[in-house]
Amino acid sequence: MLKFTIQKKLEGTLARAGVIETLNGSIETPAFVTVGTKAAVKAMTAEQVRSLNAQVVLANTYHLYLQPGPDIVAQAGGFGPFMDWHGPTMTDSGGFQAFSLGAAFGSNVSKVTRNTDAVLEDVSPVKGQLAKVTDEGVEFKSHIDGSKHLFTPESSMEIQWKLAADMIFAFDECTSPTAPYEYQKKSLDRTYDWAVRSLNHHESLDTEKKQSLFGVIQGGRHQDLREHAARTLGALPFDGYGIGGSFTKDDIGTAVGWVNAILPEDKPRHLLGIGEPMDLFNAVEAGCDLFDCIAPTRMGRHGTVHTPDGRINLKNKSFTTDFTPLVQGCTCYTCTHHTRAYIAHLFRANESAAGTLASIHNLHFILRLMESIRASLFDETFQSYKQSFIARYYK
RNA sequence: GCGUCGAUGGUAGAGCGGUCAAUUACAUCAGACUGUAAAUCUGACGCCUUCGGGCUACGCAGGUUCAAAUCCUGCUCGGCGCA
Repeated sequence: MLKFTIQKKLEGTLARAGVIETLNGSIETPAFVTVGTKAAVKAMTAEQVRSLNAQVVLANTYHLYLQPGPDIVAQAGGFGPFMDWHGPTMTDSGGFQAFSLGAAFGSNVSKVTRNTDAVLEDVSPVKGQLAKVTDEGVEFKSHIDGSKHLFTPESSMEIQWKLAADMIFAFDECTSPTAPYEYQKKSLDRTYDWAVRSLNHHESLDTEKKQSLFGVIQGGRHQDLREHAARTLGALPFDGYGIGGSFTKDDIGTAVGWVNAILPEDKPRHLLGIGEPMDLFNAVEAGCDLFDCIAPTRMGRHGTVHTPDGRINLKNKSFTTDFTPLVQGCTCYTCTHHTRAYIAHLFRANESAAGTLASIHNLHFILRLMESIRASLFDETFQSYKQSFIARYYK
């Protein structure tokens, strides 16, 4: 069971800074949660993650269930000890895979859309998709071997109990931004039903209240649905809340604000799967405490790194002879040891160290950004910090 | 020297009379990526274009044909075999 203390609120906004205490250590919020889906932060060792002062790692129920299986992880004492991460941990419920392996499968639909008109009337299953949602749960066809598996709120709780993270999520359906309103509404009722089932089942497993359970707010881009979800789930005895689902790129802060204005103030709020600098600023301002995102590590592996002046793609020709660090003055391992030219060479030569070095830098960048944002809440320079950062990064 | 096989775009390597500026892979040049199906995916990749098309190309030179990267002849270069 976690303990959440709010230490500072920023007047005129929903933003707050605080501390979450878990059995495995505390998290100073707002905080970025490092993603280690399969009990591994891709391309990185746990020691490297630790050296970046990451505070908390999140793994995934669906992936660890398929491989190596929850019982093996349980034998190791949970996914944290299994991967040699001894700080606070979280697991996602598998609800996102209802989207990524379902409606989004084989398409280029992102849960964050720039197209406000992106609505498909047809929600019939996409050909070849690996997830099918019913009221009972989600039927998955393993992306590894094609075998079939039914995930329910109950089974998700059982698996997450075995994975033994400090904080876990209720089983939910992450809807697509292209789903019509009627579908989102229906899905929201289902997610509520699953939240109650998750809560009840988890209570029966975790009799000593070791794990904290977060409910997940859905509702897509619709204010009425978001607010309805915040009211109904907010009334349930969750230990915290995840805010998931689909957003419009320009409006994430607004949508999150609708929800956080209603959710109980004394419980932590985790914005699921969001991690671009602009979005982090806006969501902190709108009252979020935790963020997890694959972007730093995935983009790193794909050759893109953060700089204060925006992203750069190290695969571009211009970097092959650039013997400066990724970011002048950056204190990360990558920047204090290597040049752009070297890392560009590693990418071209297909050396896996390229992804490692870029991931280290990107994670460092985002983790330090969150620390700076937190500090700016305490000294009340948040607004000016936000403005100057964004002006430079997105110029 | 004789015989034989081969010579295709940055590279490898398809094509073997028209639908070929030429499959594919790699390389190259860009782009995308937000609770990880992702060390992935997408686009461009002869020259010019008023985007309709035009021009030059499959070792070189001729030839056959309405039509040749594809067939024939000679040459040049290379692999292999025999002397």
